[in-house]
Amino acid sequence: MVRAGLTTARVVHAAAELADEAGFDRVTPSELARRLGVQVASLYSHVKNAHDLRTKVALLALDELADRAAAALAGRAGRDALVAFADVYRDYAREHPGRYAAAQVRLDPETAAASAGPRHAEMMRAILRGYALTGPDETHAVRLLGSVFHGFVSLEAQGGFDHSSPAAPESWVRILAALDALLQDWPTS
Amino acid sequence: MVRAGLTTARVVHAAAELADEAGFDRVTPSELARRLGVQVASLYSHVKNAHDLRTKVALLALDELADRAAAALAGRAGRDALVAFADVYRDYAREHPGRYAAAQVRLDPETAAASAGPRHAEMMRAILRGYALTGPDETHAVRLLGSVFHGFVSLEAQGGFDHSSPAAPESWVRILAALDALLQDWPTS
DNA sequence: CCCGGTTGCCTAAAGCCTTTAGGTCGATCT
DNA sequence: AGATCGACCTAAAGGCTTTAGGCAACCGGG
Repeated sequence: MVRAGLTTARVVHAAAELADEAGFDRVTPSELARRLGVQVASLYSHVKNAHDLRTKVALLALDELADRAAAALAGRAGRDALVAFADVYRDYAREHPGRYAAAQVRLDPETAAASAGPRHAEMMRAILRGYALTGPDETHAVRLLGSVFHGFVSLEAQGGFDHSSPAAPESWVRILAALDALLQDWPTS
Repeated sequence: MVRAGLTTARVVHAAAELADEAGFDRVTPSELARRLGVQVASLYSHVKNAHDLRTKVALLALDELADRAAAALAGRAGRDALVAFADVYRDYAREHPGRYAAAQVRLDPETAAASAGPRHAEMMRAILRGYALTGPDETHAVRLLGSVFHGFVSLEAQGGFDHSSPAAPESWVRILAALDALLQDWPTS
């Protein structure tokens, strides 16, 4: 019997590839075992159950996304930082649709707190330091940015912009320009 | 044998309630049959398969949402229309989380075209008539609005705003005010 | 009123998926 | 070399989806 050399990390990575190629909802123990040339039950040494498998893919995706974002932010500020950060999101979702979908699963509070989620929020706050927002306005703006990035990217992934012109990338550029303008001149209550 | 009086409409409606109570991913023929007090196979007279069932729930949700939005828009313009429309989205997602989740499933192109999806886009364009946007800028703005509404609502549903203050509703109000300001003063390229 | 057709709902069964229990054998450390 | 750990296996229970085929309740026409 030749061992396949599985580890939890390898299993999760293979699951992430499966997600990107076949869709996140096809990430199941049986499909994954088939790909790895392994019996289904063997996976249960590395993963608690099907849900745990998907959660681990989600955590992987959040980590990768945060790493990319951190790299993109280095040495940038203001509008440059905003655009670079936003492009990381969009590019990641296009390169890795399954992982991006995984990153949207609802995590239970403790798992979420231990995930890279907080890093994402922290980076958005860092971007806003390039604008003159204070107090709760900063939080509102963080939430607006999160909503726009996530909303646009997931609508685009769903094909929501496919049947109208101009093409999605142009809207993306113009929307980021509009957000930049809005952040520079944020309306006070 | 007493007949249960199933029809496709009743089956789909029960599925929508199941989605709201248990989550959209629990909308399965077996769970639904259990609720309806009916044998699983009986559902297959009204629905092609599990995927078809979920698609029909999605179409129901899109319809309901479009109906509510149309009612909210009647007699309103400008900022009033923007806020009313946005609140319809948010309220619907909070009242009917399962249906709202259903409305996010990717539909194949022909189903999407026959759905209430185009009505939604049309209504957003109508809102923008209260602002001075022309040509492609109107499309960009439609996409921005769609992204913000969908993004905020789904992040909120995911619990993304639970562990920071101020509370989500306050951000919602401020974000809508910011969008209104942005639309009044949309940056030209 | 009853009789035939339609169809709503059933039982049965095949085939897949998830999960657990328990065993074997390869790798590693002493 | 022997003991131990753990990676992977086989076996089996139980749930889900889907199809095939049957009965009986409703509906319109005689």
